[in-house]
Amino acid sequence: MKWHELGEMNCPIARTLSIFGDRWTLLIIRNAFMATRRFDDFQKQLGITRHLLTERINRLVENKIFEKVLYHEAPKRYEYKLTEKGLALYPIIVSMSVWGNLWQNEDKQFPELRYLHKSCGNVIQPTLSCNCCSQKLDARLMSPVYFTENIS
Amino acid sequence: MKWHELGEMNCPIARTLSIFGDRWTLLIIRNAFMATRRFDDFQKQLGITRHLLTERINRLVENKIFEKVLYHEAPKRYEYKLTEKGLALYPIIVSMSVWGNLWQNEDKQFPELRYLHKSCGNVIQPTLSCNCCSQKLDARLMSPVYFTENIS
DNA sequence: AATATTAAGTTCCAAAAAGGAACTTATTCA
DNA sequence: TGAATAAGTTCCTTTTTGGAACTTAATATT
Repeated sequence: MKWHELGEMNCPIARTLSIFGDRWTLLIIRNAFMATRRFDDFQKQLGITRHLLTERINRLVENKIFEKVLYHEAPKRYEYKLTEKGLALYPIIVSMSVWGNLWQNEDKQFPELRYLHKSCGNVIQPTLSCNCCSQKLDARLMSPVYFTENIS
Repeated sequence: MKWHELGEMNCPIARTLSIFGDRWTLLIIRNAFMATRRFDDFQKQLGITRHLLTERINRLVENKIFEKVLYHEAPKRYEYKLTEKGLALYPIIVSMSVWGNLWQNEDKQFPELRYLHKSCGNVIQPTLSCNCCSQKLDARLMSPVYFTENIS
């Protein structure tokens, strides 16, 4: 399988990785969730090379994850805002955060990242749950099934 | 920031990406969740080149995401099983799946992936929720805060 | 009025990573 | 005896990434 074919696979995980399966893209998104909007700010915060950042941002705009918004005429300057599609990446970012926090900090050498949930006021553990019975999801109790609308 | 430094950052998302921020690693994990265990099976299913697969599997073993289990003596043959740490990646995999299913299928050209939850018997939407109040999490209502145990 | 700074890229070249195909090694199967 | 299997390894080419300097059109500073 060649890399550019990933985006055309039936598997939705493969299609997601066709955009985010690289070193930088999810870190750019992470910073966008922390309110970063502009080219130079992304560049300084991440330390990514400028032409890679250009390429990545363009890809995110093409994929409608970033919206390019003009904020200054002459010279034209744009900022990059997460679209609804981009905001929908939040569970991926948070799941990575929760995992890294729990499993990539064996010697407790890093500060722990906690999440305060403003709606209920508590420090919580973001959890992937069933929207029907609210139980925490367990791989062994899940059956992924492809569903095709037009079965002839 | 250089790539190998990612694993040493305070940010748990960066530490997670230091393992999974590439083309193949999460696809290998996906297949492991679908019960693939052996080198040649991963290779055939994914179409990854053999030496990249070698390198990726070794990294997953080093990081204790895969456990290397001898299943045949002379010649020694091993299979690779997800550890508890590896199984804990399920929310990341599922979040990517849910997102790709919803947002990377604009023309409905791909089959929809649905999840049957065996515990409650329903086709469900895996959702990132608060473990305290069970509400679906929204980025705007979350405050990430670093917590350091020993504040002098 | 001349100079420096800012913002968002672009260009060029070197270094690292990935891709492709064939080869290896020790069995076991037909 | 010859072919197949499983799990890699080797060699070489192509692609991607990294690093630093350059560009352009304002705007701010001395």
